[in-house]
Amino acid sequence: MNTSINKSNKPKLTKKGQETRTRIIVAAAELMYEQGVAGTTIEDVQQKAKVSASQLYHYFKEKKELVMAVISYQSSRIIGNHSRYLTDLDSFEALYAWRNFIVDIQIKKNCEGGCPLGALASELVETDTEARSEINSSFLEWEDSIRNGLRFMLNREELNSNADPDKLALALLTALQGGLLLTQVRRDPGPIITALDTMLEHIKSFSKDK
Amino acid sequence: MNTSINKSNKPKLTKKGQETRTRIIVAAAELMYEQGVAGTTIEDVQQKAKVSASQLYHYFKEKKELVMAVISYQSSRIIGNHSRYLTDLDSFEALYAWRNFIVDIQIKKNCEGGCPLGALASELVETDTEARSEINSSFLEWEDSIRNGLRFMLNREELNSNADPDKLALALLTALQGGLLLTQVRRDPGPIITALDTMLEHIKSFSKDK
DNA sequence: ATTTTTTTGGAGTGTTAACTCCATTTTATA
DNA sequence: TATAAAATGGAGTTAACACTCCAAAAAAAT
Repeated sequence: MNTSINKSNKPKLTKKGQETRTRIIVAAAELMYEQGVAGTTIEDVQQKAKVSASQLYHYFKEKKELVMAVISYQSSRIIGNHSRYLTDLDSFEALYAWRNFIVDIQIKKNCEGGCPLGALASELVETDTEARSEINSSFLEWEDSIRNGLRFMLNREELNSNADPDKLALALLTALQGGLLLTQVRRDPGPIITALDTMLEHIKSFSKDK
Repeated sequence: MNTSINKSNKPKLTKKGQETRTRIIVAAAELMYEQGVAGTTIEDVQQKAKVSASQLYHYFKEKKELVMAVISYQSSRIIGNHSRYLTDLDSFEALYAWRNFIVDIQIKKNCEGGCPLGALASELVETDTEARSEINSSFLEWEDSIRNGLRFMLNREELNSNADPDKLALALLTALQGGLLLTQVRRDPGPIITALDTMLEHIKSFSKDK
């Protein structure tokens, strides 16, 4: 006899409330990206977002809930940015444009920070089941986006039928993650460049006209 | 006028002292692997290593120093284990034996934990310069070990002269790191298998007899 | 055997960080 | 305009954690 149809029992947010909530998430995301989740205190977030403790706990019942919001924020940012390059990949040039997008970000950031999702993944995967599950979904979505791009190339016969978009998409994503980690540790774009270029070269071996 | 020739002003350790110190490092390494560095308290380490607070601070002046010891412990463990497979790679079979070694560990561990060095890297890289530097050196050594293996194959003419051991070694290491991260997040050996196999297939394209 | 050095026990300290509480102001709704 | 709901300020609480201190036991050096 649940009279409440609403699944969530969250209080409604006013426009102002939404803005404050978003401000908190963005501040938390930046800080956690720079210092890690454990290295970011609620007080840090308060200061950066210019909110009081009661505000923060009004919108998020505990730190873990804020972390979950940060995960979904970072996920949608990444998926959004990358899908601009990955949707309807119509040529190898388009694939290389995606590569350049990734590499350029690293260079612009002096190779600091790594992948926002990868960093969260590594820190939380073994200690927070819920976080792992969310991050896993995000990676799957990301992989899917790459796979669809490759499938598009295959359908356009840029790639021959020996190319397996499932395997190649997953391999590309792993190369990307590993490349970003090494680039971050080395403070040199070399690893992400080599990782992506090697995979792209491999994909090129499935060119139709070869 | 420094009369002390010794670079380090560490007190000498007796055999018993060495054992205790090692016990602390091993306990800390396991805990930090399972729960992260920030997630591991000094008290956790004390209990696992069965030592008192004064013992721990007798051997390590602060937590950071213990972390550095853990980094070098994990590095030498990994380099040691992998070099058994990577030294004098005399065939593709040997390369696949290395692949199997990596994959089997993940399967045995139910895909939990990821890479001990990668996990430390990701957690510490942006907040601890000294740690980043150490971890970077370890990755370089690891990469070197892979490169030497590939060079050996090249010298034996298993690979043709189009193969670039520098690039391939780095690409392999990134694939390994990314593969382990995704495998850890997904709790499925798929990603590490696909990552390594795709890279190995690419390397095979440089076979002499092809 | 005696002195010095190393190792160990364990209680104690100061700080930090997550989270609470309640009053007040602002905004939505009837 | 009156009433309810949401948003905010900020001091306060509690627990955990890194680290200290001093005395005592064990081992090494002379």
